[in-house]
Amino acid sequence: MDQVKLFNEYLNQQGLKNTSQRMVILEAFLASDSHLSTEELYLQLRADHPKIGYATVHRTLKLFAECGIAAERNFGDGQTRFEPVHGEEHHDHLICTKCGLIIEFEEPQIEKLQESVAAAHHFTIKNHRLELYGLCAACAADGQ
Amino acid sequence: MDQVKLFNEYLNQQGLKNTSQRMVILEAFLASDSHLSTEELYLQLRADHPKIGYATVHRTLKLFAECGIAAERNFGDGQTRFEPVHGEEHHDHLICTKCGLIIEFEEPQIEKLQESVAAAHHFTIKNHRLELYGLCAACAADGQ
DNA sequence: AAGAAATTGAAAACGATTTTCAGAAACTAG
DNA sequence: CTAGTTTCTGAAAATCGTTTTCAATTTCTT
Repeated sequence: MDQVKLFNEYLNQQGLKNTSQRMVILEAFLASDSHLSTEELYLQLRADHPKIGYATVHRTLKLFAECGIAAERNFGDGQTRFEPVHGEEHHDHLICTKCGLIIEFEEPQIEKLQESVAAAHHFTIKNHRLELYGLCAACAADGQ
Repeated sequence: MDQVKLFNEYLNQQGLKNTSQRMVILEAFLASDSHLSTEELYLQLRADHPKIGYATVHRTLKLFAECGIAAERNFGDGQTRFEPVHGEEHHDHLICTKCGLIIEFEEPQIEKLQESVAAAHHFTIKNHRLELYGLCAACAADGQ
């Protein structure tokens, strides 16, 4: 896992310490389905590591976001979600409002158009979010 | 104001009552700059209507959203914002992360591409959000 | 192995939002 | 137009997710 190395480097760089909790949380985070909330990861971890507290999970996820191995997302359900960042590629999301399914996609043409919109308004884009909400194939088929 | 009529119809339809507070809040909401949070609208109203409580403002904004004359927005600053919905046209936002400036834009080509992405994943889009975060011209010019 | 510094977990604090509740106002119906 | 029913209001309290506090513990020097 390259992410583990990255995280350890970040810890050193910042004068932070490498603790067993942080390693456990990092591994669980990388291994898990993405788009986890603090709550979800905390509950998942509790099975094997009942001693790890909610605050530690939360602080560690924030650390991941800080050092760039996680991205914070907010899909409007009132919870902040975190997903592992693997490479450089940006992606956006399709979200099923019925079953909660989240699909990631990339569409370079949309990114290009965003740049031209920004340019027209003399804006410099630092980042963006694009989320498409609706029904996935299964839910659309299923009554409604 | 057509919005006023719409709102009154909605109230009747739902067996809700038309109160003076609701009318005052609706007028202030429609007249104001858009993208107001509950807090902001509440403070603004307090000047002329010191008796109107925060809870009432909040409940009324939710009502607006319910009946379609307002849209809820969340730009990641931890506050829910509401903007008047005037017609059918959808728009997206450019947000300056330095000064908070919000610019609205429309880009039909992006919408089209979204549809094709959704189709590729057998998704039915109900709505979407696209937000471009960065620096406006003034803030970009201004040091950083 | 000892000391300085950072981390942990539990609980408390926080900020935004939502709910509660008793009194007030709005809409029936008579 | 008045009584009765229902909804609404405002203040305060409750809630929810998130963040901070603090004493005890652990990590990482040296």
